[in-house]
Amino acid sequence: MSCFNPYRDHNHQHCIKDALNEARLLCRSRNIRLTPLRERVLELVWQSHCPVGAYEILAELTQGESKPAQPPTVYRALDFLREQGLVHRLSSINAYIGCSHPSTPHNSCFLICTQCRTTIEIEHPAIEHSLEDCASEHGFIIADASIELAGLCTNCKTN
Amino acid sequence: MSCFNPYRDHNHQHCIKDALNEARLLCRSRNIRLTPLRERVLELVWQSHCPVGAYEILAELTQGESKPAQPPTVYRALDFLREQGLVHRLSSINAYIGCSHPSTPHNSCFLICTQCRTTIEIEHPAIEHSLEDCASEHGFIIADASIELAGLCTNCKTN
DNA sequence: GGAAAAGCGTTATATTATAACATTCAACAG
DNA sequence: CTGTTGAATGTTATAATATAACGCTTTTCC
Repeated sequence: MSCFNPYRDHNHQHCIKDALNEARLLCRSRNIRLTPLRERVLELVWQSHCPVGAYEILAELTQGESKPAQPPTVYRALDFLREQGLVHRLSSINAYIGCSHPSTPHNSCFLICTQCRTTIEIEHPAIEHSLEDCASEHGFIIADASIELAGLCTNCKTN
Repeated sequence: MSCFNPYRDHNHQHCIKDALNEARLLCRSRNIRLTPLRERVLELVWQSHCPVGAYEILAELTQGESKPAQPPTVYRALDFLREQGLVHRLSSINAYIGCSHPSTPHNSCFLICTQCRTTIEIEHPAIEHSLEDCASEHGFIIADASIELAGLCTNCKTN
């Protein structure tokens, strides 16, 4: 999944297609409903490797419709997708991004470029390890980790 | 600073006093102004080891005043305190907490108890290390890290 | 003492998110 | 195949968080 390194030139249509396919399989296997609306929102989230805001999604949903969609429409779809691990919320920027490996649970680390906004999701054992160590040293049980690194991606730092 | 482990019984007045003292020294040494308002906001942030929302601070600021304070008053003070490293923003819960070691720059990790809300700030070399490794593997330059772990603290997990 | 900058007050508004209730749709039992 | 039930969505309103913009006051510093 997440066919290519998003920093490199790639056919993003593949990413979208793969993400949607995996989502369909996953929901089918879990016996839950990936409705057209939810699928559409997931597709919009996957339009790029940049995080999108809920209201951006809302605007795109509304495109060409007679009646504008309302916030709960988007937030409910996002809630569903997040519960299923198909989408992550980046709390440091109030935005959402498609999960690049939704079938396995994980505490990912996000590298968010402040210039081009491209964001990659990384599972790095050493990070998970050090976080676990840190928590257990303090008798703390991690339920949910938010690890977001803002900075310059490899392309932007040289340009 | 941060006199005691906040999980343990402690005289929190010491924490507040120490935090304010260190802030005064630090601002004096940097030749910047810790005005009464800013100091008051810092004091309110330090009322406990739990993060506080901007509007909670606003409400407390307003206590006993004839005219209520307005949001920019609080946000400006918080912006100042954050720039000086005296306060951190926890983006996962939209709240603010006093920094427990403001004189050295750092990428801290926060352990946020979802039950009692007690939050501790940790500098853990292994975490910083693993994050740096992860970033450099991807040619990424970290400018700002947000590492927030939600879960159960050592007291709450047994109660 | 006076100019410039920093700090703060004030009003208005932007942005993000949720509550609550009505309606429609899908699943499934009988 | 139909009635019932719960899930999904539509709709209206509002909550919660944060910032823009402008003007007055205070501090700094020449």
